[in-house]
Amino acid sequence: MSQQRPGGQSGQPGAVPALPDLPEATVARLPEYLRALHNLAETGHDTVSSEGLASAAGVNSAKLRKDLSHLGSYGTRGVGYDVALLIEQIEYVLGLTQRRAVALVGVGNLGHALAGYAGFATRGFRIAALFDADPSRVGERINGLVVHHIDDLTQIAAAESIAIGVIATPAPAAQSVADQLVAAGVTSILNFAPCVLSVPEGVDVRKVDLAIELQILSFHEHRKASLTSLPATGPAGGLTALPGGLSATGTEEAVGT
Amino acid sequence: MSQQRPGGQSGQPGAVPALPDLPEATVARLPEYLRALHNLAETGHDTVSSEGLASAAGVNSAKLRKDLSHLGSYGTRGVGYDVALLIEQIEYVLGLTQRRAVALVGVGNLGHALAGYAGFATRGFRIAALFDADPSRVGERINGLVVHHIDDLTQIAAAESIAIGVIATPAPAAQSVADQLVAAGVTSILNFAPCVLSVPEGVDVRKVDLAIELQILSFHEHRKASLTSLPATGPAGGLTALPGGLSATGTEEAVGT
DNA sequence: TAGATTGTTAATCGATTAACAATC
DNA sequence: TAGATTGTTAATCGATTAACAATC
Repeated sequence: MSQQRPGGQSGQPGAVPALPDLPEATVARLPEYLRALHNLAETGHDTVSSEGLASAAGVNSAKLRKDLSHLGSYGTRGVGYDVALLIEQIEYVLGLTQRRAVALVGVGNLGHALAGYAGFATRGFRIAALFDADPSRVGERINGLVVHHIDDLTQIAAAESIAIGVIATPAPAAQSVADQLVAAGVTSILNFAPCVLSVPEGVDVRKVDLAIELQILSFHEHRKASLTSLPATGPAGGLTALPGGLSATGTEEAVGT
Repeated sequence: MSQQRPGGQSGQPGAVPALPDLPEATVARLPEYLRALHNLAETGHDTVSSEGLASAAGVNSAKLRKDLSHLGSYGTRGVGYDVALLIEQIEYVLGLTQRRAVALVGVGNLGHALAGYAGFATRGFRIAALFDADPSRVGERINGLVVHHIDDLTQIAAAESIAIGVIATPAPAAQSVADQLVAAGVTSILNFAPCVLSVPEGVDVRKVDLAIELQILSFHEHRKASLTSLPATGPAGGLTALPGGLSATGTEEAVGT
């Protein structure tokens, strides 16, 4: 294992290993595998089978092997995967060999919590700057960082080599913040504001909407209830409710990603 | 419009309108349409075309029409959709005609912020109870709610008719909390802890992992960089960098949902 | 060699999309 | 009627899955 650079299957001498063009669904699962692998490494596992890693990551083993095969994988038939090597590979593909600098805009309720979220630091990121539009918050110190005014974004983003912008403002402010991030050269945005952002081509936006997650769960609650309580709402008797309230939902556990 | 119950296409007299069995991808987009519709209603629009609603929700119009057709939709050819009616329909399908009670477990950094998140209240939910395992936090008052000890969950969940549990604990505590939620009869869980939960059939789990979102963006940053800066890392000249750093990424804007 | 497990194939499934007939 | 726009069809695309040959 050691320093060996993953992805070097290409025969071209001196060529930079091109990043494989992974399916989006695979990209979304690689971080999950990475987290599971770190857990395994910490508990003293040097090697893991596709079955073992899949169950630690909550997927089936066929999917896991298919995903890893896109990396040009380095498993050993009859043995499994080398945990440390696979961590290296996935971190390389995800671009986590460098710690990426994150700018967080909006230090209200949610932004405040994100500024203090330890999980960012332990998983490859550095919150490098905080911003807010409210002058009364500028200068405030959160978790060792000073809150800057949003108008200083361009200057500070350049100085700190910001790679990713996180928007935690109210919805009405979000588009303007996105525009400012883009103008400052940021090409990846994580948006917590409940609104659609319009950005130029080449800029990636991911969205996290907490209420939407609850609404999706609400649908499934509603559906489960409509399956078990139909007779109760109808005029008279009929089907017996299923024992224990268990059911035949299309996608029971671990819906979505 | 008015009180008319949506979903009544079934000819069976006296039958409760069965919930349509929607594709998961459609379910995940309905809340987005709902948010856009509320915006339209607030800005005085009575009617909207599939084109108009689609662009407000950030999808294409074919997808929107297909999604709405699963509801047995009520658009008018040549005119569009009645905004108020469509809001009613989607809220009905998502089970938002009743305000659902949410229990939040873990009032640390993130949990504290979630307890105060106004977006839950405005979009169909009521945070009904807070829990923590740390005795020193029990009794604390957050946003008008007292923090209870996790051991009181079963009793309080029943009293408050908790429909959804939100886990905002550290990862090592999450599985045990999930078990307690399930034991208390909760069948929908939103998990913010970075770990896989195992739950019985019939229980729905959705996961929000903030670091994973950043890692997915990191992959795209890495890929964009590998496209434009290949010549710089190679031995000598070669291809010219694309002007403006724009590129041919597979999925540029608004990746994922 | 025998047993274990990967990487790949091919079949299946679900989601997306463009095009257009139906119809307001 | 003419113009607009839905709801549906059918083609395409991407993701999932089981099975198994390759191979350690």
